[in-house]
Amino acid sequence: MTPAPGTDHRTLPRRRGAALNSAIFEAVRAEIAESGYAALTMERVAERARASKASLYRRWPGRAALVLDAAYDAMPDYSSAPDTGSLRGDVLALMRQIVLLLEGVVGEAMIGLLGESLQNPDAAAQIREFGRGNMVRTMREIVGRAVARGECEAGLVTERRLEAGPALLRQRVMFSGLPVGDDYLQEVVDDVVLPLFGVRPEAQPEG
Amino acid sequence: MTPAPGTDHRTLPRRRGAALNSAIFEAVRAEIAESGYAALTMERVAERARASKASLYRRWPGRAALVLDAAYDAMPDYSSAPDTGSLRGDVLALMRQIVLLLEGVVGEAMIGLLGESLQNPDAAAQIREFGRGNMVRTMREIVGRAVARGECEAGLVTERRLEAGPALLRQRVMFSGLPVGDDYLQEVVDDVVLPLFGVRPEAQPEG
DNA sequence: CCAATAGAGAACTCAACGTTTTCTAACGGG
DNA sequence: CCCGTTAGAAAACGTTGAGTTCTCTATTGG
Repeated sequence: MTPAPGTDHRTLPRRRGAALNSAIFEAVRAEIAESGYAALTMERVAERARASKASLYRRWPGRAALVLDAAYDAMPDYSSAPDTGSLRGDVLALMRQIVLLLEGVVGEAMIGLLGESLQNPDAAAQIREFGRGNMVRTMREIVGRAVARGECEAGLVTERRLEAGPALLRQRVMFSGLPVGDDYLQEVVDDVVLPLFGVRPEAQPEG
Repeated sequence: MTPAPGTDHRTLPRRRGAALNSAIFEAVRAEIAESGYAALTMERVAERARASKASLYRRWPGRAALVLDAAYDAMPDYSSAPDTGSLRGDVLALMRQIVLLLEGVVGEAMIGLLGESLQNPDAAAQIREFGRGNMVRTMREIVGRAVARGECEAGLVTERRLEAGPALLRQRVMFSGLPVGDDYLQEVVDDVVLPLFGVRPEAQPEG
């Protein structure tokens, strides 16, 4: 049973460190995209990444930690909030970014992880911070600029109002599962976000 | 190995039909309350309900269907929307109801089920309808009465505005996991819901 | 009172978990 | 450039829970 030359895995090139890590993350995301978080198994990930289960478990204590890292690895850089010159344009731009994220593998991973980690407060806290902090933080920045421009009054800016847009969006993508078209985003902005900050939608240019 | 008289299960009283059903639902909810949805196993449910796995599988195809039914079984009757005489009072009352539901076993079951059923559109649709329809429907009724009373203009009532309050609440309970005190509910109502419907909070009596 | 129904419990197969072992490629210090 | 150390691949293993099937019997409707 000597393997044919070149097919014995022990003679094949072997990845390590960051290269192996990336291959594993890629495999995790491919599995989630293909079959969803619930159907993801460590064995399939290992096989897909041509890695061994032992390597996975040396790096992560289990499925949840692995998927969380794989999701973080796929997160775009949020450092720059949109700056289109109008509150309407900025909010629309931000929402488009958020939707892209939530509708993909990252959103699917978040729901799955959350359901599995509710019992573990530390893990749940990590997952929460994952997407939430960024959204509201960016909203604050955007609205802050609108206040500076004189587009809206500082007195109208409260935590709940900053959260309203992102909350509607998350609910739409994660709970209702309905498609989020640009017309939907405009409804959220024009019916909810702008009125809450005292901005008349029709006075604003198309975002 | 003849069992002592009275301990042979085959001679014990045996439940059927609705009685057994209730015992199983109770066991499911107790397991979720104790260890969460993720840790729930059919074997533990069977043991806790003093039922057999075969009985479980005769009634439900799997964990998800069982838990969904157990959650429905725990749903209060939503037929009557609150009617306190003011929009503010009605919205606060509704939100208090919703929070009680989401913070308990039902909320935990919903997140777990959702995460596990994303890949199955039919199942996901069932879960969505579970809590969502009711909330917005009740909001519509409440706001409709406010319009009839002349408290707010009919033109301000849109789908997105009706969803905003429930969305914030759901986000708070399910994603942030932070406690929802009455002060939080009042912020949601006074900062977001009432302004969206053109009602001045300070003109309203305490709900 | 009897036949049909449905439940309890146990045994079973299968899949995935998480661990351990063996062998060896890749890397780094001298 | 060699050699010891580190870390990866594959395979095998014990364990747990899923879902099924079997036997025996309590319950029930006729």
